[in-house]
This record gives sequence, structure tokens and C-alpha cells, in this order.
Amino acid sequence: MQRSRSTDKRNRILQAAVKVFADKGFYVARVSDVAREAGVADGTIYLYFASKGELLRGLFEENMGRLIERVRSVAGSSDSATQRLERIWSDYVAFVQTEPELAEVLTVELRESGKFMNEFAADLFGAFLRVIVEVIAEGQSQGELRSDVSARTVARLMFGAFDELSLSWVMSKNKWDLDASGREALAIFLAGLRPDSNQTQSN
Amino acid sequence: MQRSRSTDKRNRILQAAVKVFADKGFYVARVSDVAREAGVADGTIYLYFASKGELLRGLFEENMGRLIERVRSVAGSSDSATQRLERIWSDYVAFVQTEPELAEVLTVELRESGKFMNEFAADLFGAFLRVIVEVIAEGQSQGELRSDVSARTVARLMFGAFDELSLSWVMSKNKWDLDASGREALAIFLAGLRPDSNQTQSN
Amino acid sequence: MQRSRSTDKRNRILQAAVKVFADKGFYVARVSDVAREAGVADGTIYLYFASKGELLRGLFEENMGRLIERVRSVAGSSDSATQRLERIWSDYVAFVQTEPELAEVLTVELRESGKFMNEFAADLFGAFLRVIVEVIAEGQSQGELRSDVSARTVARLMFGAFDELSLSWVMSKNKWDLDASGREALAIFLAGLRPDSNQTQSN
Amino acid sequence: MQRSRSTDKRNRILQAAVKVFADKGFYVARVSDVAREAGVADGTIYLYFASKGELLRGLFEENMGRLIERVRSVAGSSDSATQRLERIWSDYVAFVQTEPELAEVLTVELRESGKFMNEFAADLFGAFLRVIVEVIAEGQSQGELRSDVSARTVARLMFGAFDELSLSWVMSKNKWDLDASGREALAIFLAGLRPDSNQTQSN
DNA sequence: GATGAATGAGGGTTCATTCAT
DNA sequence: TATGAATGAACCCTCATTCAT
Repeated sequence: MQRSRSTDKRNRILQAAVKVFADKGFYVARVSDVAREAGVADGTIYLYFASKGELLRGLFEENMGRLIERVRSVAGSSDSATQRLERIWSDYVAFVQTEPELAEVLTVELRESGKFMNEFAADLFGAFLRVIVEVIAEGQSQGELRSDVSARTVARLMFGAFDELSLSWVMSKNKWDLDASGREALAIFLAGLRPDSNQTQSN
Repeated sequence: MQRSRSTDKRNRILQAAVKVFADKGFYVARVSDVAREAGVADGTIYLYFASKGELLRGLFEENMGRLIERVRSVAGSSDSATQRLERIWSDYVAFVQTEPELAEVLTVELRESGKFMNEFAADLFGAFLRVIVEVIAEGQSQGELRSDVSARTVARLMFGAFDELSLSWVMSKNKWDLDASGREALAIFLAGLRPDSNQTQSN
Repeated sequence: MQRSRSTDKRNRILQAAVKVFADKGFYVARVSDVAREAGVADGTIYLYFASKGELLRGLFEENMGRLIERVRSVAGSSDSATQRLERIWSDYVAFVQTEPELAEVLTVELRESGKFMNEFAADLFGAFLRVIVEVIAEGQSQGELRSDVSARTVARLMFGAFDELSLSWVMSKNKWDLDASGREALAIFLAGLRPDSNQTQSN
Repeated sequence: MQRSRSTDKRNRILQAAVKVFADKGFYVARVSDVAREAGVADGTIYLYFASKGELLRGLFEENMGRLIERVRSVAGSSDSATQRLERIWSDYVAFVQTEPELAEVLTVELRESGKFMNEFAADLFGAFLRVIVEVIAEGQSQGELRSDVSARTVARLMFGAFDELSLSWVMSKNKWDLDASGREALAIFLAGLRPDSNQTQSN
């Protein structure tokens, strides 16, 4: 828990980076923009991060870490898979609503940046996804969710759906009710995942 | 059908841009990379596009236009909403499989670039989404799909889900069966959208 | 008098160059601007001039040549030095008024370009000046003009004065009466050059 | 008197620019030439000037300002108009001799650049000219100088004459005596401007 | 001769990174 | 630790020139 140098300043820089990257995008944002936003000198950033890229990496690490912890603690509860999915979902809604800029950065930059920090970004995202996969797999093995679909696919679907929903909410400047849409979305998924739901399926 | 200068060359440049942008991302890619890939001189690109940004814009315009046409023609058929969704879906799978690099660029760069060509990108994406919204709305008004959810939300969900699925397929270098996952995904959605599926919904 | 290729087209290009260079200056003007103005293709210019620089050189040569001829024929007359200076002067006024753009190019670009075609520009200008020097020297040797000043200096003075006058007239878009100013200027010079005018000179 | 960043460095860059622009001309000169001459990195120039053009503008501003001050202080003295013209003239000679490169840049580039920074250059030059106009007008109203000529025209004449004289001196690498020529020139002007000098005027 | 699409060297400018203070 | 002036590599873009038609 101990760090050399001031953890405060490091955090200020990270938060500034979130704001600036969300606003302009990683590539368009200048290191000096982040410095100004953080209220430090340009050079100071390099006392905490080796490069602009490492700043983004640090940002991912720190925040995805937090997110993964959060989702893990929910996923680890003794509730039913359905209930846990509901809670993960609403927890994520809360996160997006509380920290929309961070949500935007994690979502948008994770993709473009995949280009230059591939395995790393993939790892974090993979860790996140794995938690959901497990909940779903448990739901399937206990007959709570239909078993004729790959848990991995389902997890990706849900993540993708939610990602799109929250991103468009963030980018539309919160003009509509994310809670409500989120509930609708979850309802559709849970309905589509009921064990008996595969009966009428055509192709 | 006639253009000034060679449409061939313009297309070669666009295709090269797709390849290069897919590989490195728009910001990391150099104009000279595109030129080399296209087999033209750097300057030649500027005979067809006013700037690197306009090249990306042209790429979107041309290809999103094609995609939208495609999805529109399917959406306009006289089939049931369910059937049309199935066909749109499989059509999109085919597109992603045929032109994975293009799919990657359209998906990834549309986001990061939203930062510098906002309304434009939003328009194209909006047009695409609207087609799907209509199919869903028709399905709802004819009792084919549940009506207690917003068509717009559903469209976004499906798009997001599919987008994530295809993107991860593309980025994982086609290691798994996109067709199969796509069918599973569609099955879940259609099941979740059946008119009677809202009965067991909890919260 | 015979030239290979069309002398017409060569002249059209030269005239276009005068117009364009006067408007934008040599360095800012593009070869394609000249081509457009001349109504020919870019490449055509290179059939008549080896380079953009040679185009300027050709422009100088052709027109300074003309000017020098003109001034020489006046200078060679049997009139008194004073009268010849008057006629040279009014002739130059007529030239500036008839071809202001050419006057501007010759005046302005001769200087900046001196940087890249030094001896050449200097030669042409030297030839021009020499004619005036001779008239003045003759006036001096015949007691018509004061002899206590260098003819070369006087020629430069008169040229510089007139150059400034006409240039500011051209650049001010002909807002004032160049004829009148020219006459005033000449009056001053001639008065200052009278043999007896050195009597009251202080330092 | 305090500026952000080092005024020293700004001045070093300005002086380097004078040297380089005098040598090659503004358009042929490369920013990197100026940087090398100033002993700084290319990028450093942009810490002090927004663009190459602004560097030229800054150069004008700074130095023309100095010149105008100088001429103004002479012009404001209580001497006779004639004496003041003499002192302005000799002061300018001194300036040209002390800083020939600067004189060259101010003279030559002011013209070519008129093309891209018109009003600005015109303003500075106008301010300079106005001072001389006033001296002459005062001389006229006090009967010291002939009144049948426009003070503005006279000022332009004198400036043009002097400009030409000093420029050719600078460009000929100081091969002759500028002092002497300058005195001759002034003698001619003053003689030509004597109140009684209009008696023999022909046309 | 004439064209104008293509070329590619070169330059202005930016900005991540360094380092003397 | 912190600063921010300085650096200079790198890139987008321009445009004089060429050459296949």
C-alpha cells in the first residue's frame, strides 16, 4: 500500500488524464493538457509515468482493477446467477453514472489503444469478462440459465450490449434514462436466457 | 459514373487505408504507410483526399453507405420482423467475415474519431441504427416482438452485442466460429424479445 | 525574330506570370496559378521555361529589355540633358500607368530575387541605370547640371525616388495623381541639380 | 520589463533571423537556418514566435519601432526643418552602416512581404513616413522649404532615394562611400527644395 | 506540341521527453 | 521532488517538376 513519491499527485494526474482523454481522445490529447488539468508541470508527469502510453496503461490498470474487484465481490456472493447478473448490471450502471468520463475512456480508448498495448488491454478486459462468464456458467450448470449457448458468447453479448448502451448514453450527454434502458436490456437478456427459451428457436 | 481523375486509384487508396488503419489505428498509421500500401506516392493521396482526416471520413462515407444500403434492402423486404432481423444479422456476419479489416476500422475508429468528426460519424451510425429500429418497431406493432421495451434500446443492444462479438472475433484473428456465436446471440435476443417473455421479469 | 514553338503562347505565359507575380509575389505564386491564368496546362510552361526561376528571369529579360530600349532611344536624342531627363521621366510614368502590374513585379521582385539571380538582375538594372548616368554626365560636362555630385549617385537617387513613387502609387491602387507627383519630383531634382544650386549648401 | 521565457533568447533568434533573411531572403531561408544561426533547436523558435511569418513580423515590429523612435526624437527637436532633415538623414546613414543586414531586410522584405502582411507593413512604413512628412510640412509653412510641392510626395522621394542609395550600398558590399553619396543626395534635395528654386521650372 | 496526373523531396510545425535549475 | 524551457525526431502536406498519353 506504500508507494514512493506522493500517491496524491499520482492520483491527481490519473484523474486529469481521465478527464482529458475522455474529452479529446488519447491521441489528440497532449501531455501538457493533462499536466494543466492536474495542476502540475509537464515534467512532473514523468516522475510518475514513464511515458504517455504508460499513463494510459496506468489509468487502465488502476481503474479496471477497481472495476474487476467490484464485479468480483458481487459475483462471489451466494445469490442466484440471475440475481448476481442483475446486481453486476446495476452496479455497472451506477459506475457509468458516477464516473461517465472514466467509463468513456475505458470503453473508447481500450479499443484504439488495443493497437499499441494489445496483450495488456486484452488481459484486463479478459479478467473482467471471465468473472461474468463464471456467473453465467454457474447459472447454466444449475439449470438457471439455458445451456445451449456458450457462456463466453453470452458474456460478450451482455458486455457488448451494455457497453454500447452506456457509451451512447455518455456521448449523448445523458439525455435519456440509462437506468430504465438498462433494466429493459437486462430483462431481454434474462428472458432470452431462460432454460425454456430455446423451444421456439428457428434456425 | 465518371469522376475527375481515376476512380480506380481513389479506391486503391481507400482500400489501402482500410488495411493500414485496421492494422495500426488511424493515429498511429502514417500517410506514407497508406501510400506505400496503395502503391502510390505520398502526394498522390492528396489528389483524392484533402487531408488524412478526410481520408478517414471518405472511408466511412463510402463503406458505411454501402452497409446501410445493404441493411436497408433487407429491412425493406416483406418478411416478418424476426426473419428480417435474422437476415440482417447473417448479412452482417457475412460482411465481417468477408471484410474483417473494414469491419475493424468502422467499429474501432468510429469511436475514437467521434472525437474529431463527431456529427458526421454520429449521422452515419444513426442512419444505420434507424433501419434496425424500424424493423423492431414494426415487429412490436404487429405483435411479433414484445412491446414493453424501447425499440431504440433494443436496436442499440443488438448492435452493441453484435459489434462486440464481431470485433473480438476480428481481433482474436478469427480463432473461433463467428457464425455459431452469431446464431446463439440471435437466438437469445429473439427469445428475449418474444411477446410473452416479459412474464417472469423480476425488477 | 524566329523562335521555335509558339511565341504567342510564350507571351501569354509571360503576361500571366506578370499578373500572378504582381498579385501574390514570386514565392507565394504557384506555377499552377500562372498556368491557370495563361489558360495552359502546368506542364506547358516547362516547354517554354526551364523552371519557375527561369520564368521570372525571362520576364525580367523581356521587359527590362523593352524598357531599356525605350529609355535608350530617348537618351540618344539630341535634346538637352534636362529635356531628356524630363522625357525619360514622363515616359516611365506612362509605362507605370499603362502596365502597373509589370512595374510592380519589376520593382518588387527584382529585390527579393536579387537573392537568387544576383548578377543577372544586377546586370539588367545596371544597364538601365547606365543610360541615365550618361545623360546626367553629359549634362554635367556641358554645364547644364551641377558637377559637384557623382552622376552615378544622382542616377540612383532619381531612380530610387521614382521607383518609390511609382511603387506606392501602384500599391495604393492608383488613388492619387502620379503625373502630378512625378512632375513635382522632377521639378525638385532639376532645381537641385542646377549648376548654381550648390551655393547655399551647408554641410 | 519582464517577459515570460528569456528575452535574451528571443533577441538571439531575432538577430539570427536578420542575418539569415538578409543573406537568403525570407522565402528561401529555412527556419532551421535561423535556428542554427541562433544556436537553438528548431522547436525553440516556436516558443517565441508562432510561425515563420510571425518571426518576420516580430522582426519588423521590434526594429522599425526602434527606427521610428529614433527619427521621431530627431524630428521633435527645435532645429530648423533643414537641420532636422540633415540629422535624420545622417542618422539613417549611421544606422545603415552599423546594421547593414537589418537595413537590407527591412528594405527588401518589407516589399515582398507586403504581399502577406499588408496592412501591418504599411502601418509601420506609414508611421515612419509621417514623421518626415511633418518635418517637411513645417519647413514649408515656415517658408524654409518651397511650398509648391506636396510634403507627402517629397517625403516619399527622399525616402525612396535614400532607400535605393543605402540598399545598393549594402548589396554592393560597401564598396563605396555611403557618407559622401548621402551628403550629395541631401545637398541636391535641399537645393531643390529651396523656396526660390521653382523659378526656372519648365513644365 | 500539350496535357495534367503523378511524383517525392523538402519544409514548417508539433509535441513527447529531457534535464538544468 | 518539481519545474518548464529546450530539444529534435517525426510527420503532414505542398508544389515544382516529370512523363506517359
